[in-house]
Amino acid sequence: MSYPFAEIEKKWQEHWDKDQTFRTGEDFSKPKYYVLDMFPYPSGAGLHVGHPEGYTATDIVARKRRMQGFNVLHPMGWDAFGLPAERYAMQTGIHPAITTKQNIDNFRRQLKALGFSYDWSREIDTTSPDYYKFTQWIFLQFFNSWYDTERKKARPISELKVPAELQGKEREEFIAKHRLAYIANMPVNWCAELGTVLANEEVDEWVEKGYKVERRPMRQWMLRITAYAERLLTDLAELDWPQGTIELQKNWIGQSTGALVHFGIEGTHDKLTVFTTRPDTLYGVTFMVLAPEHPLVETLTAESRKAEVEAYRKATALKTDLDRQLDAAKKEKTGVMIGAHAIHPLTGEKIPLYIADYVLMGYGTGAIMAVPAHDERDFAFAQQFGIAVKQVVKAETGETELPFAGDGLAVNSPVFDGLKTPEAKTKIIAHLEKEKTGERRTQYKLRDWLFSRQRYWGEPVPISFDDEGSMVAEENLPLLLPESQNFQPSGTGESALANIPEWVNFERKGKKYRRETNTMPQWAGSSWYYLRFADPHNKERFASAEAEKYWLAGGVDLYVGGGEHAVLHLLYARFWHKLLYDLGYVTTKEPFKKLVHQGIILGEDGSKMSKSRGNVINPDTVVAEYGADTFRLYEMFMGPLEQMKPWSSKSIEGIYRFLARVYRLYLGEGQLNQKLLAAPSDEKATQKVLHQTIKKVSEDIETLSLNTAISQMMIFVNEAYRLESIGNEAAQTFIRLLAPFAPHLSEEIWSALGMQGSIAVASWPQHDAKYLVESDFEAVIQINGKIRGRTRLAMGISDADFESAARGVDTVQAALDGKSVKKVIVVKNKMINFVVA
RNA sequence: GCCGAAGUGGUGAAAUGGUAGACACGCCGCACUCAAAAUGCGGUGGGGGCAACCCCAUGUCGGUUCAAGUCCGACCUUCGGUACCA
Repeated sequence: MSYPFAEIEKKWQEHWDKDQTFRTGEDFSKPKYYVLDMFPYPSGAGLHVGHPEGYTATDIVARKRRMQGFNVLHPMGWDAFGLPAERYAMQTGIHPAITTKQNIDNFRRQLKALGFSYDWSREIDTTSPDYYKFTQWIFLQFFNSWYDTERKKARPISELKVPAELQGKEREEFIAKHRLAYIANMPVNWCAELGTVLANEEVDEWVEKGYKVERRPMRQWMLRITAYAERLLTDLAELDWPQGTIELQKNWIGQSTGALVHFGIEGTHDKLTVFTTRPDTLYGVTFMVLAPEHPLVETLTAESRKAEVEAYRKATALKTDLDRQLDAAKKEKTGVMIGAHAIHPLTGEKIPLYIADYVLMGYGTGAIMAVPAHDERDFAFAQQFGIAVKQVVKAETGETELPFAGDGLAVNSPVFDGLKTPEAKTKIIAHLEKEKTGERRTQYKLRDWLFSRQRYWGEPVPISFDDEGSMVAEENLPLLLPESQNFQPSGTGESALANIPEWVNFERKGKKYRRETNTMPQWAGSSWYYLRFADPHNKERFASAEAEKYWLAGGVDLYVGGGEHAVLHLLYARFWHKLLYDLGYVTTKEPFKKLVHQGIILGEDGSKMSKSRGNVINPDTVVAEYGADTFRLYEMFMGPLEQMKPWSSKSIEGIYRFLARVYRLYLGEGQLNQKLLAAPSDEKATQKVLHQTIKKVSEDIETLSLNTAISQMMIFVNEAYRLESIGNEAAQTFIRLLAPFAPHLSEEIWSALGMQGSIAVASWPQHDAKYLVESDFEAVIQINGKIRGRTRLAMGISDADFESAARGVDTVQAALDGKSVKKVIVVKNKMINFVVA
């Protein structure tokens, strides 16, 4: 049963290494193909069987492209900054750089053992100063840019028009407010035990582990991704991405159109501005709600309500996101009246103001006009607080049950009565615009990106502050992460870097400065790594202009990685790319042309692999038992790449048997099987199955239908066993088809066949349609759509001859007997259907 | 709730609107063997029939069509994402 895979695989891996078989070509006149995997975080647990799934698929494509004569860029690297290494350091005192290096070495060893055709000379590591130099450099591009909403692009901050009356500190603040990287006091998820702020997406994970997370406003670096909301949305149209991922990004960006409406406030000159998608319900407003954090709450709250309002605001601040979600699920609304009134812009009516935590400060203007008749949430609130409900839209058909949030006809809305909802919206907006009490507005759910972390193990933010608090960008990059033995956060909300005064404080040209102690989030390094691969050793630039232009032409040709990155990583990378595009550093609008997500591989029990379930499959064990080629082939044979699928140790045996069968077919008992290579026992049959296989495998690799490509190769091998002799030509052609899938075994057979050079650079076979032409076919005869007979007929038979031949078949004759044929449908060279009464 | 993906043999799965279940796993049988394993060859959706054949079958119910796993409508189930976004 065995074939000597261990020996073969070791031999060829060493050969490829020594020979630099997969070194990327530098000839920019050749057609290029850039095929990229999402680079991994090198965790201490080592490679998971899920990693090689996508990696094998891209490797197959990369290998085929090389054989087709493309200049292929197929690199690998490490997304190596991250919290686990830092936490480990806090527990053990071992520097994260040390564990990270160990983990990388282990990952690299495991990947090499799988025979991937990466150009290891281009390996990158986000924690290397040579790399994060440019992560910091790109951060400074954000810092030194502003977004010109008229030209719809980022421009250098030096081109920002600053009002002449602003001088000194005021001028500086004006500029700071326009930077695409800016500091803001933001409510963040503070975890006292970890001594750090968590990203929204991290909160649940830590709460589950029993950590306490509360919201607390802190000084944070932000990236103004919201400036790009519209472009991030519209440019999705040109991407060859899974529809689901595009939808996810659309929802995340969350565009909605409506209007801003300005309400006056009784007894003041203040304005309360709200955003609404339903300006047509303006006459139905019976109260208004501000987010508890809304700045106007301070000034508007009546003396008599102050205590209650203050208590409510405090209670809200202590609520975690989880609490809020639970409230939302219960549909219970809380809130308090603030004792002030707005003035309705159309009717002049007095409208009571409330604060309630169902209104979020982070969306729209942080305040809403409440229309209980036509909004579920407002309705629930009105019910609880005994507020009037005023219907202003009725359903076009049937009864209108309140709350009614659908489109209909306007009622109780003086001059707008009878208008359909879309028209009512337009008319009311036009009216508001004329009266200067409102305007059309497009709003996005997307928030600015909270970009600072209170961690040691991350890229330092290259900004310093002088005594007056003025910001200075570090010119001398990289700004190195200082050595440290103390990885505990300062506990004050600053990172462990704050514990290193000799790094934090410095003097330059006689002036004293203090460095920023926040570091960047893990997303930073992964937001541009695909660019670095184009020119990974460039010391001057993130990549040379020529290399970027060549390798990124049209974007990365194929990008494969987990669906869990459908939103954040892929949105952040698109955002960074667009900034670089605006500033002229990259030549395409979008970084990733075609994207595919590999499905999750489940444990044998059909549940997610996890240590606690004990259903984890370790790639090292599988490779030791069956070899890398079997591992690769099995993961591709399991099912469609994008699909979630369970591991099966039975099925992998089947794949192993297939490869052993290939080995024996060619190499018999250790030496070349001369019988196989002898003149074909059936020339026609050999050519037919061979060219079918060339066609199917070639096409299936293009669509990443790798499971069916393998099926076809199995069919070929079964046929070769049956034929016994297929001749040298067919034998070596088939091995070239197998090579991208099972590269080690293919190299071994290739060299045994006496072929020169690595099969990795052999030419990809072309199928010849003439061998696929059949002289006859099995005709299917249906009566009323049911099969009633079959017969073999010559290809190209006329419809009339087809019909008479069909009528001649016994079973058909019997079935047609005594029935009148009303219609005959012939599908050429395939089937015939008699429609009978 | 909303958005997305998917429901096909005992199992993983194939199938430009035109022969449902390719290819594998498992199982059964045969050959080789003293025997077993390995290997090779054959069979294998369910039901009926000695047989030729017949009936049923792609989550459910309808529809379009000469013809539906595939297209359309409603529903059920599972998985993933998201959620007081005004």
